[in-house]
Amino acid sequence: MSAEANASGYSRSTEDYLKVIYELEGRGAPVQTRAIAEALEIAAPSVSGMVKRLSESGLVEHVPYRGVRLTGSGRRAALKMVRRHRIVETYLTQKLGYDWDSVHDEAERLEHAVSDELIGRMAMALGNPRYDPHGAPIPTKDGQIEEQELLPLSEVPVGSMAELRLVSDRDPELLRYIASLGLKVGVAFEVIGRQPFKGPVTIRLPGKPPRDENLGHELAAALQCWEREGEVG
Amino acid sequence: MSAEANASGYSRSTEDYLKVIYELEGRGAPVQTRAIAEALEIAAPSVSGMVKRLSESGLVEHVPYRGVRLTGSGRRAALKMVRRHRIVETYLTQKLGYDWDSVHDEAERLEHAVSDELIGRMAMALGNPRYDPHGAPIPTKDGQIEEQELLPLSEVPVGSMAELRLVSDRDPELLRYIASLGLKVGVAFEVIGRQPFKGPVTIRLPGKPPRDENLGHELAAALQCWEREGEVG
DNA sequence: TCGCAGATTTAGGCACGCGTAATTCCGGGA
DNA sequence: TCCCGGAATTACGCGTGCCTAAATCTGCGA
Ligand SMILES: [Mn+2]
Ligand SMILES: [Mn+2]
Ligand SMILES: [Mn+2]
Ligand SMILES: [Mn+2]
Repeated sequence: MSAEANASGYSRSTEDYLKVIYELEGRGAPVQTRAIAEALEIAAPSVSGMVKRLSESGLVEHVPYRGVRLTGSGRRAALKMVRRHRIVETYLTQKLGYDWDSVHDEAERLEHAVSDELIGRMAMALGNPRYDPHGAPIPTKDGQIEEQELLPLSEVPVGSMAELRLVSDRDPELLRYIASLGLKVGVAFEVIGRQPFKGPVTIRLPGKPPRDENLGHELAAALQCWEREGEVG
Repeated sequence: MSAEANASGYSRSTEDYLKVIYELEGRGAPVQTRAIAEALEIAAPSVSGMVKRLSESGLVEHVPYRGVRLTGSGRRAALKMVRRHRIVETYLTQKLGYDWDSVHDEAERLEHAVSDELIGRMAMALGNPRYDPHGAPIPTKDGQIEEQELLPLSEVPVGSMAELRLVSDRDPELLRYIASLGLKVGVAFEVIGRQPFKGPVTIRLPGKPPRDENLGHELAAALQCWEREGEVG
């Protein structure tokens, strides 16, 4: 048989922990045990145990009762996983006809099995894409990742034009729903209203005739947009 | 995160054991512990332990000190893995430019991560191929597999035409070497000589002018061929 | 400043897969 | 039939990663 367990040398669990910690770290704040536990759907004491191993491996720095932060090598490994995940999602969508709501689960498994070689070939076949199907930036081979300045649709000022740039890939139903509205990454629309107290946001989608849609606050908050101030079509 | 560990529901180890047992079973003879241990590069007592678990799961039947045989569900699961492995190898070769000597290791990992859905899409994109890049038949979705009647080149009678049909995918160096000779699955040639006492086999490859090559006995034994009796070109 | 709620860790346990060392079994030759 | 070498199993141990229950810590509000 041969072939290593896991192209990267780390276990699947380790890889998933690093990725989740990276995503929860955001702007460098220490990540709480409980947040990791929730994201991975694992009991908190299991996380404590794993965190100890990760910190003994030098992948995270752990301040007891405070939280963890990725070390340099932890961050590198995490970015590698993020790249794998996003390239796989892009490949499945572009080359194998997957819809954007069904690639995440597949990628969650494949990211641990693909080699650098395969990721390189997929990226090549795709023309080295910069974003995955949900708009998330794909880290380069050497770990550079673009920082995006985005605004949740729920905070885009009424009256301005916005363009959908990024949606979480975690909720297939949400993805299916917004796709059914004709919304996908890159689509521009006008924000024509927003009700107070977490009320719905109304947007006007391009088309003949233009179509208005009301989006609940929670949904609107999940849609990260570029705002194009003043540019009302 | 979500997403099962392993699309099939069995662990990676379990899947590899089943596949190896299937391959060692050949014509239904019980498979010895030692053979499994060697194929998986694992110590024999580890195999004893795993065999016990496999037999408790109803995947193999174990007669102590004698060997194991796959049960119905064990065979079904094994054939599923064989299908996955071979479709992945074919896909990597056809769609991502891999050489036939480098797909095996990649497939050995990916086979555990791909879903039925993905295998279906890969097979579709390939036009439901019947053989993998090494000539091995690909089981159908419902577990049918073609039985081939092949003869090792070392046993093909001198003077007859033969066509290379199947090579083991385990030895990349062997694969590279025979490819360098211009041999690949489907190539026909004439067997023009064979020395006794495990001596070399001489074949005449088509071309202008035809080219003769001497293949060591061990190599010739690894090349499974169709014999086309009497048809000397 | 105290105490409580919630977060975290510790304690103890389990299944999985692997290993080495020791023991047992099995089949064939004398 | 006995013995012996090789095959297989048993005994024991380890790291990983998960769990629940019990202790412990931390920060905040009264
Ligand atoms: Mn994803
Ligand atoms: Mn994953
Ligand atoms: Mn193979
Ligand atoms: Mn495998």
